[in-house]
Parts: sequence; C-alpha cells; structure tokens
Amino acid sequence: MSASAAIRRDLPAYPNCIPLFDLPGCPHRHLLVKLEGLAPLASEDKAALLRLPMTSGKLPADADLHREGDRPSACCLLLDGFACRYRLLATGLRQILSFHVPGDIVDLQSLYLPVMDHGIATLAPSQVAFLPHQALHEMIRQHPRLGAALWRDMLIDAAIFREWLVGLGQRSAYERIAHLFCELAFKLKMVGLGDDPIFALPVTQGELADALGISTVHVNRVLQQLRAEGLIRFGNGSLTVLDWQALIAAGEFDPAYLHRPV
Amino acid sequence: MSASAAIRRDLPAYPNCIPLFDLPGCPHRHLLVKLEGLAPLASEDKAALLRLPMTSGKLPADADLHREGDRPSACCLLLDGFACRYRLLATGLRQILSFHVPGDIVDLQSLYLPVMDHGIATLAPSQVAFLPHQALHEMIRQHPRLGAALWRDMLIDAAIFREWLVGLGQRSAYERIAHLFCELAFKLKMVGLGDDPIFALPVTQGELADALGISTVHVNRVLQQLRAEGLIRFGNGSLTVLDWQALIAAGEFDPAYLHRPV
DNA sequence: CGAAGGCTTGATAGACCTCAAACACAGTGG
DNA sequence: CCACTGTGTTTGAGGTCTATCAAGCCTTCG
Repeated sequence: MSASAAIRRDLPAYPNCIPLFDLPGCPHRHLLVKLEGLAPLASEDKAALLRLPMTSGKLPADADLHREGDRPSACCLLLDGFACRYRLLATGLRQILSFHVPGDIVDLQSLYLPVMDHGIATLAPSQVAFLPHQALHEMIRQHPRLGAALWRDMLIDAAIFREWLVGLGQRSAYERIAHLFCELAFKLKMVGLGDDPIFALPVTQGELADALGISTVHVNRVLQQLRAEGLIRFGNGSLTVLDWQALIAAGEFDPAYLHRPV
Repeated sequence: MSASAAIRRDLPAYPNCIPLFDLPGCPHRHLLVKLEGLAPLASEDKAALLRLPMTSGKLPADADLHREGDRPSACCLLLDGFACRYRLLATGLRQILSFHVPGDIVDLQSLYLPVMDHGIATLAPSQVAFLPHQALHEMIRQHPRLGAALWRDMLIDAAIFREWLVGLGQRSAYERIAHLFCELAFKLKMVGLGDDPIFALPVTQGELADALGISTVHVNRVLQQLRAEGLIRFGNGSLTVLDWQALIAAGEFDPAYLHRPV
C-alpha cells in the first residue's frame, strides 16, 4: 500500500496511465529479471522502473503494434505473448527480423530514431504495456544504471541481428532452423519461461520461413528431418528439445553473441 | 595555439595520447560531419569531441583491429581507408557484417558490451585513432548531446544490419549487389567522400561475396550483367554509378533505413 | 621473371523454389 | 450435430538460381 502510494507520486503528468507496478499478476517481472541480468541495479533503480507510467492492453495474434513509417511516442513492452519485427517488400515478400519474448521492449530504438523503419506485430495473443518516451528518457537521465542496462539490451539486439546475418549468409536451411530453435529456447530460459525441454513457441512454419529466408515447403521438410533424427518435437505452438547437444551441434550454436553469463 | 592549449588541459590521465584535434590534416572531420548530421551539437560539444585523447596509427590492408573474443579498452575511429566487421565459422566460411567508411567508430558497442562477438579488419590501407573507453564514457556523461548522437549512430548501425537481413533473406544476388552499391555510395556521399558518380571502393569480388552470402563466381557474373546494362563501372578499387535511377530500382533501394535527412 | 592474388569463363551439380493438390484441424453457423 | 470455411501442414514433381570445381588469364610486385 505505502509502496504503491509512493510510486503514484509523480504520475499526474501522464493521464490514463498507471504505474507498471500496479499491473495485476506481476507480468513485468520478466523485464526486471532481464535487466538485472544486464547491469547491476540498486533497489532505487528497480523502484524507478516499476514507477514508470504506462497503459496496457491485450491484443490478438497478428495485430500490428507499429507499421513502417510510424512515429511512436511510447515504447512497447511485451508483457505476455509473442511478437516479431518485420519488413514487407514491394513484391509482397516478408522478412521477419527478430522474435520477441515477454520482457522485451520491442521498439526501444524509437527513443532515438523517431521513424520506424520496420513493422512490429504480435504472433500470438499478447499483453503489452506502452511506456511513454518522455517518461523513459527521464528515467534514464535520473538512473544511469537503468540506462546502461537498456543500452546493453539494444546492443544485444544488434548482436542478434548480426548472428542472423551469419545464418542467412552462410548456413544451410537445416543449420538455420537448428540455430534459431537454440536461440529462442535460450531467450525463453533466460526470462524464466518454459519448462526446460519444453517451450511455448507459437510460430507457424510460414513464419519460420519468413524469418530464415527459406520457403515454407522447405521448412516443413527440414523439420521432418529434425524430428526423424530425434532432435526436437515441434508443433501446436510448442517446441521440445529432445537432444540439446545434437541440436546445438546441428546449428553450430554458440551463445556468446547473447552476451549473457551462461 | 590557444585552442590547442585549452584542449590539452585534461590529458595527463592518458599517457602517450594526444587530442584528436592535433591530428595533422584534420582527418577527424568526417566524424564531425557525421555526428552533426545525427544530432544538433553546440560548439562546446564539438570542442569536447576534439579534446578526446587518442593514439593513432596507420595499418595495411587486411589487418585485424579486433578479433572475436577480444576485450578492447578503446574504440577504433576510422580516419581514413576502409574496414569491415566479420565473423568466421568453424567451416572456414566468412560472413562480412558491415563495411565502414572514414568517420565511423567501428566498435562503439564495445563501450557497453566488453567482449567482441566478431572481428574487425581493414580492407585497404587505413589510418585509425584509438579512443579510450574511459574518456568516451566521461565525454558522454558530460555532453549528453554527443551521447545522443553516438547512440543514434549505433542504432543506425543496427538498422543497416536489419536491411542486410532483408537482402540476404529475400533478395536475389542481382538485387543484393545493386542495393549494396547504393548503400555504400550513399554512406560515402554523407561524409563528403567521393566525387559523386565516382566512389573509392577498395573491395574485391571475394569480399562482396562474403558480405552478400553468394559465391565469388556468381558475384563476377552479376557484376558483368550490371556493367553490360550500363548501370555501373566497378574495378580497380572504385565504383562509378552510371545510372543512379536504374541502380536504385535494381536494388529496390530506399534510404529511409539510414535515418538521415535526404 | 616467377609467384600470388584477383578476375573471368565453362561445365556440372545441388540446394532450394514454385506450383499444385491433398490432408488435418479448429472455429463458425445453420 | 454436421457441413463449411480457413489456416496450417504435408507430399510430389519439375524447375532455377546459385554453388562448386577447374582452368586460364591478367596484373602487381618482390
């Protein structure tokens, strides 16, 4: 009670907003877990984070959070569900640029690059919180440790883009799929989601195809191979890793690029 | 004289360093031009930038500035020449992740991610300046506008990675090459290098292949097509754009992702 | 002048794509 | 309850972009 009262202190500037802290069910815990893994945070930092004003909402699958060209005034924190960033080409082709799990602030970059150069969409029914840019800027200014954690997060995002470049440029379809599964399982593990060998992964084969630069048909055939070899189970929105060692070998996966203590 | 004296003021902490300002021939101008295009800078910001302590050196082509796994204590500013970031796979394959032109701070991310997840190498004889992390951190703390400019620069880097992802995932070899040539010509134009249709581009066909995820042989054949169609001249370390409009169309190039006023 | 690196060319091969159709499954509505 | 629809998955056949291998050529440079 008193905590919440203290947190409410400086909210009036953001009408219709409530502090992150007040979300029922504590869905912001994934963000906290992640940021604490990125930089040492003092308790006042965490308090400031939870004091962030926000509005939240539930969205169905395949809903756009932003479209290319948008100029957002708030950042989207994914509280629950699954999302991706993507680009559409004139030819109608789609390239998925990244997948996002609960705890990710999907468009943090919009704090410094006002115009979106790509879209963001949910892939599953999701709950999101919108954090006003202004409030984030202020928080970063007053709490440099939080700023550092957010910067590290953005830079790790860039490191993941680089890793995907390596995959699209040099790896076979088989390796790409294995690598992506390793990466997503790791990311989910890091925020404490999934029951280790089993992970919720609400992604269709077509979406995998758009992320990996291969056709849906070919994704299907490679998945069958991975299943036949006993490396994974995949379907109905979940991934089960049956043989971690073999999957990591198949994808030449080395988590160093995630810049996390293993 | 008095300017230089003022600039020398707080250098003693960095032995063997001189201020950026003191470099003969003003090779730091590309950085200044770039940062001014990224955020409004006051004259005191520019002065602080030029006061940065650094050591500089000349390197031949194909010299490594950093290797994967390094923990740099300084950032590399490319003053002159040409460089790239790359990853090597166990199989010996190489993926080039980005190309860098004078004015780029090639490993700015190492300010927040201590371990290099990729290598950096020169592609041509180059001059570089090493800027101590500590001095950069201090500068950013004292000059938030410079910090913002550097952040924007890092985020634009990430935007370029995303654009390359689109290329590797969805575009044909022909489109990829056309797109890359557009991008590099734009980047060079932005820092005032090159004489518009003609740009120094000291890159071999093998390096293009490693950047674009196609084989050297195929790069060669596509280049011949682009030449035969009268879009470009390319060879001997330089690129000439003979038909801008056609090249932009061939690569479906839209510079929005560079986040620069056109 | 020989060696090395880069460019060019031809022939063959393979990974992956496209088209097309059938199947499975969940949700909807009569 | 059962057609009906839509989305996602699976399978087959043929085709193409691009890789690989191999060799010749050119330029640069010690």
